Amino acid sequence: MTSDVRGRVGSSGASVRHRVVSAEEGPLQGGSTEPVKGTLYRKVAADLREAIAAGAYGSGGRLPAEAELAERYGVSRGTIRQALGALRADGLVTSRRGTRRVVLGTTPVQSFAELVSFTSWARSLGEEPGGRVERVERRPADPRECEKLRLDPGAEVVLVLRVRTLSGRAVMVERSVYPLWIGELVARIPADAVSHTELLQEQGVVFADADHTIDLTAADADDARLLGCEPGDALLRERRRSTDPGGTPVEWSEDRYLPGTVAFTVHNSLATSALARRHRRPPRAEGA
Amino acid sequence: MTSDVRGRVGSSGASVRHRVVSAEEGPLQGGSTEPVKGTLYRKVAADLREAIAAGAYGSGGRLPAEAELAERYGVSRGTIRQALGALRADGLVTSRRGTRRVVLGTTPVQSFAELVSFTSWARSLGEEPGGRVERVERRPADPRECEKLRLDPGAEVVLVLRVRTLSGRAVMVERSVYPLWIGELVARIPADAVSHTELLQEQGVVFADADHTIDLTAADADDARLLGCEPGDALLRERRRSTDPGGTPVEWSEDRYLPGTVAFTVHNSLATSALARRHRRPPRAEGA
DNA sequence: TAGTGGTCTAGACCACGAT
DNA sequence: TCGTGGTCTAGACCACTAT
Repeated sequence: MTSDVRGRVGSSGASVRHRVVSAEEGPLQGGSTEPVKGTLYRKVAADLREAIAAGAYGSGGRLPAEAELAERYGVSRGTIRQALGALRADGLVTSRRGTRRVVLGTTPVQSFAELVSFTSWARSLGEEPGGRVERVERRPADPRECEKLRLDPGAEVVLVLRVRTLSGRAVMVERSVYPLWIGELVARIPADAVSHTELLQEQGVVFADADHTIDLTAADADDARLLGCEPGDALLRERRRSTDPGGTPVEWSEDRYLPGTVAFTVHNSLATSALARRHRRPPRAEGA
Repeated sequence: MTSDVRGRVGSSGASVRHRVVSAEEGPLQGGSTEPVKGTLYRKVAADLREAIAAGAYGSGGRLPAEAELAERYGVSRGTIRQALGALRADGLVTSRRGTRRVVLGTTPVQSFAELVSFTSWARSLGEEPGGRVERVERRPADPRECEKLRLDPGAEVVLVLRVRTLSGRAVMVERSVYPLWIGELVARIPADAVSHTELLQEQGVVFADADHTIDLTAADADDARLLGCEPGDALLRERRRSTDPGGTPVEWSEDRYLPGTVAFTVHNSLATSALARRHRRPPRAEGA
């Protein structure tokens, strides 16, 4: 019961996709795409992802046992488990005691960068990203900004308001607030630069974690003018706080999308639940 | 069932919250709340979560080194790393080589159940969940439903349309589609039952993984009538496909929320990126 | 009962950050 | 340089699923 592999891909067979990536072999890696960075388990994970995407196990099919994978790749079971853990977090496979892992879907997963940076997201779609800075302000942070950026009351921030375009079409208005030490870098960025995030990263600012809140809001005068809709129209809103690897907040942004241009997708499971549904108290205002 | 953890945390101080949970000590566990299920690393994780929520390390503060935690709890470093991995996935702490972990936030994390079940979510908020079944249909699945539920073309499904209320206020319209084997269970549920999900779980249906897509849509006639808004008004939409531990789809649901009643939050990081932003092609209709 | 993934241990070495 | 987390190994035992 070794080689089962249900959807055999090509005559070469699925087993070919499984390479031994031992240290002696050097930077070898499997597949026709980019070499994968350093660690063993990442290489294994990349190879498995590729095999799954190629349909080697079918949708709903079962993966080989951990022990078998360990032998195939010539690594320990622990390393295989690390690789499979990554696939599970991406929602590609299930896992439960007693049974082999099952392929859940073949959806390619976006990188973290594609989430934090509009530009790299657009590029990954083959769209031409664009942006126009509408306003830059330096001013004292309001209380919410202080909390989000973990600043002392009265500290100053830099606010940047931009329209973002996809192949020329305005789809989003972005209001980003930066702490001063980042804001000063941002202020030096040319007005016609496409990606602020990428330029910041070139200057050593690392985005490592982000919290996103997604809901709906009404367009204000700026939004309406920049997106070509009416004030009061509903927009899909994403508010995002990003931090660097040390946990220091580097950006607090509110992005408002024209309806129909974007959707957010999340995978979660019993083991990993990073998504939450948040209640918002009814306005419960006066008598209206 | 229970759940969580938050609540008061005595004045006993942080060091006390770290308990040795060695095997000899039996089912002991730390904290003033519910005992945590079986495994060691879950107990350790629960204890650390509690300590963080109590502010034992402050927001932005640093956790003890892995080696020290291992000694305190009397477990191996691997087990500590498993526990810390869970906290990292929840967005509670960062981690990077060379430095101790940093506390990112103290936001309590929702369980998976609170995401898949409106009822258990509402209860966790202290709100009174309610629902009224508006329509139940058994009919052939359309192509999209076949794909989502992984059914053969022409297979039948059960559709349930319900209004969901929070303390009496209608906030959401839910359209759930079930494969027949589940739908038959659903059809036997009394019309006034509050939670379909919980009843299904009592009958052995396990929800283990879910994919969520969040965007914006316009209210149709049903929505408008049930939510008390106008047709065409914007609603926050969540579409969700849930699967059981074997990877078999058990539910495909579309939930439409009145604006201002709910927001979705997600945490992701360089290591774990379960959130994605999805493009929707412009209608690119006729000549407009 | 046999096979599978889940948990846990004990140790090793390395890459990185702070000092 | 030293402490820290990241990776990897080799083995053990257990809980669960399928047969």
